[in-house]
Amino acid sequence: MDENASPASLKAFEERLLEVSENLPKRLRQCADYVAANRDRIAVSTVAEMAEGAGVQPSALMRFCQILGFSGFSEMQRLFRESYVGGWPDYSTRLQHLREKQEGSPSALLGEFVDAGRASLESLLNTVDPATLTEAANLLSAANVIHVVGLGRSFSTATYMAYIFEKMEVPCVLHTSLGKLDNRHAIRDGDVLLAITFSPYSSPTLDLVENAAARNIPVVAMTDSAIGPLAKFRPVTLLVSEVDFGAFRSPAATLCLATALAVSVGTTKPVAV
Amino acid sequence: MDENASPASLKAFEERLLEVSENLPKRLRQCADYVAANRDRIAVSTVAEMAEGAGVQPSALMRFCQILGFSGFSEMQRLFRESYVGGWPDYSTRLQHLREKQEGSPSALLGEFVDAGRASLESLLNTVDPATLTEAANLLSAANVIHVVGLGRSFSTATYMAYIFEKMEVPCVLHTSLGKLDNRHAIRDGDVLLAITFSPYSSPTLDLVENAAARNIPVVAMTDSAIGPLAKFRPVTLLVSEVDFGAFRSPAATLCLATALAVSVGTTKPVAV
DNA sequence: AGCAAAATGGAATAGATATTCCAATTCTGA
DNA sequence: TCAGAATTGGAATATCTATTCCATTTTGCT
Repeated sequence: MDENASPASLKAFEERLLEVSENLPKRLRQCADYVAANRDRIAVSTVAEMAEGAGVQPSALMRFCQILGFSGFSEMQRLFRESYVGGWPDYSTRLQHLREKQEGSPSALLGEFVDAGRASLESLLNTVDPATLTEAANLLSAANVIHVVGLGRSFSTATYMAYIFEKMEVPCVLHTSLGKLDNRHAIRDGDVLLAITFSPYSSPTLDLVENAAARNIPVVAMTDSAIGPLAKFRPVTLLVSEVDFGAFRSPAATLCLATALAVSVGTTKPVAV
Repeated sequence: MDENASPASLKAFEERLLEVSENLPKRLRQCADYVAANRDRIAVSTVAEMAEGAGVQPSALMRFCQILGFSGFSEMQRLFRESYVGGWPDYSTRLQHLREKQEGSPSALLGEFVDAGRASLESLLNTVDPATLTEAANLLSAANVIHVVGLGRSFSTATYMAYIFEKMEVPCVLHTSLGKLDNRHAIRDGDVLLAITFSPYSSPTLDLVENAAARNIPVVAMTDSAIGPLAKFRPVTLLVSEVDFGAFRSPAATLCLATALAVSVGTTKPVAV
């Protein structure tokens, strides 16, 4: 391909982007990343908007366009405007499009899960009581060490929370049941147990909660039923109900709650003494 | 509806257009007809272009916009541009404000993450190309064994996919880097590597992909940029973009895509021979 | 460390584009 | 047909956007 010609098609643009993005200085890399992740906005944005999105000066974005081979932003934009097939009327029609593809096709499934996810997120605001959430956050903030346990379906949530806690420098232990070692004695006075479990509830999780409760270790629970097997230990309970599609659920709402809780704890956590 | 207010949604625009188009003089009728038939061009055209298309003077089109209730063409265009990219322009600044104002009560934070999640899910319908998704599903379905790798932030997604695969009896190995053992030789001809990585990309994941690519093992990637460090291996790429809060995101969209993909593979997997 | 080259930020400028205004034209109704 | 109102065309202007330029900072090299 001619190094100096401006890309004449989206495909050419794509290639040039890849080719160019090998080694770029910092700001130009930001441009490349942002542009790559927001190709669909190029057609409808101004340089200033794109530049702000990428976190650079408009002039940097201009230079970037020139590196790609365009005379400037306008020329690049023209490419996208011309190949803009118009189109996305709104969310529900887009979804419908996806669903209309033959039943069971991957994209039809994606449509279903997206829809289920959005519904779950919406109901999350109803099922989670703000006061309880605050209570949970405070309890966890006050803990010496937060012990996170979640197995099976809930393991991914547990690992995500552990990830955020660690990144935010909140002391945290993830109980994984690796090698069936359960480390229950790592939970000390002053610590708090955060248990995540959904039907079917995994017994190692329940055991750990039972043990902790017996020792008066406070427990925060993320679960799907107020009358589940955890209920008798009277934990601070955050209820999540995922709308399921077929036999499977995407844990969108659970992770959203988990993230909000973890970030809350991380931002209110007093600096270690 | 207020006769003088500018339509705030595509739906309102639609209604106003219908309502207004009852009796219009010649030139304005041309505007109405052309606009109605080319709604999708509004976002990416100039007044001059639209006017030429409708066969009228720019000023006529301006008048038409004003009759619809907009202050001018720009305001009408803004409606279309915004509804095209989805309504989350400066979400990250919103979060920043929230943080600065110490208004970060846990439930306020939850609200923000729910919003972000819903927006991310919606944009997922744009960033994931149905054909590519199908290709990925087929590739994975045909694999002898699916090797899943995702570390750091992506680990939770990886574990969730591994969970679903196992439940659906799809042969799968989760690469955890536990003990820094990387088990790359467990990946054999006929297998497929599913790599999940988001900025900042973790190097063990990249290493594994590089190694696999060198051995012509097909790679499916879930990532956030078409020009990320994975790009040079030319994997089948599924793009997901989530808005972040500082370094954190609620991975709602990622998990939704992961679930859809895993379930697709699970349901189309040919019975083992 | 010290120099040269590369990269960057930001303000100044050039260029497009939207918008307004008013004179010219076309309708409407007696 | 004619007066008056509505409509229209097009040029003038205001506003917004892209682009350039250069002083300053950063990077890479010896």
